Amino acid sequence: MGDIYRALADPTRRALLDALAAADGQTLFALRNALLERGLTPTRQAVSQHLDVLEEAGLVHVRREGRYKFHDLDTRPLREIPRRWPIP
Amino acid sequence: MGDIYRALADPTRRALLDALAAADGQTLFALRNALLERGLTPTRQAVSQHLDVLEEAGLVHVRREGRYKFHDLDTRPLREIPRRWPIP
DNA sequence: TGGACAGGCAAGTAACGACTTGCCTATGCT
DNA sequence: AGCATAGGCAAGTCGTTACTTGCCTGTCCA
Repeated sequence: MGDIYRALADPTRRALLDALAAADGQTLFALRNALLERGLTPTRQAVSQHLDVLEEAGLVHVRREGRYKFHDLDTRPLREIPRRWPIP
Repeated sequence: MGDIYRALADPTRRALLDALAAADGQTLFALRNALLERGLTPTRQAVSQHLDVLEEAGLVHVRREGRYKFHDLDTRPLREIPRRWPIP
């Protein structure tokens, strides 16, 4: 499994997590549009590669249906953070 | 203020936070030794530069006493993470 | 007062990461 | 069947970042 810290390091990936937190189960194109509305201008491939990183980190899960690929947020890997450095 | 996500992205910096979570108020040399015991082999300057990044992110605070510089952990900036992406 | 110890500064290198570009595959609709 | 849509693959570019190297400053103590 990948590295959640590296996954969180990029602002575009954080915006993707934000978009998924607002609406789960979005496709690649829908997510790209969500980023465009937030002022970011990534290409489709850029979004795709970012989603790969998020998936490897276990923060996003993918389910395929026909020609669509839906993305779901999973924040559970983030539990490691407050467990590792307890927050008062 | 800097970026906590970028600060967390590097494994050496995370090891520094681990070392400070285990024992607060360590000097640069003490922290370097702590990393050496964890199998990392950073130079003094590398450690110094990592501490700068952590300080800019607000995760580490510094107090100077004579020729020593003590480093203290502050995990409060990490609160943003579970607030931004709620963890079930 | 001089030397050992703690740390600082700055320039250079090397590798990694984000992003693009071009082309390809697969599914659904008319 | 044919075209548009959703997505995939792979190589290449460019900027950032981690790390080194060399030298310098400041503090403490014998």
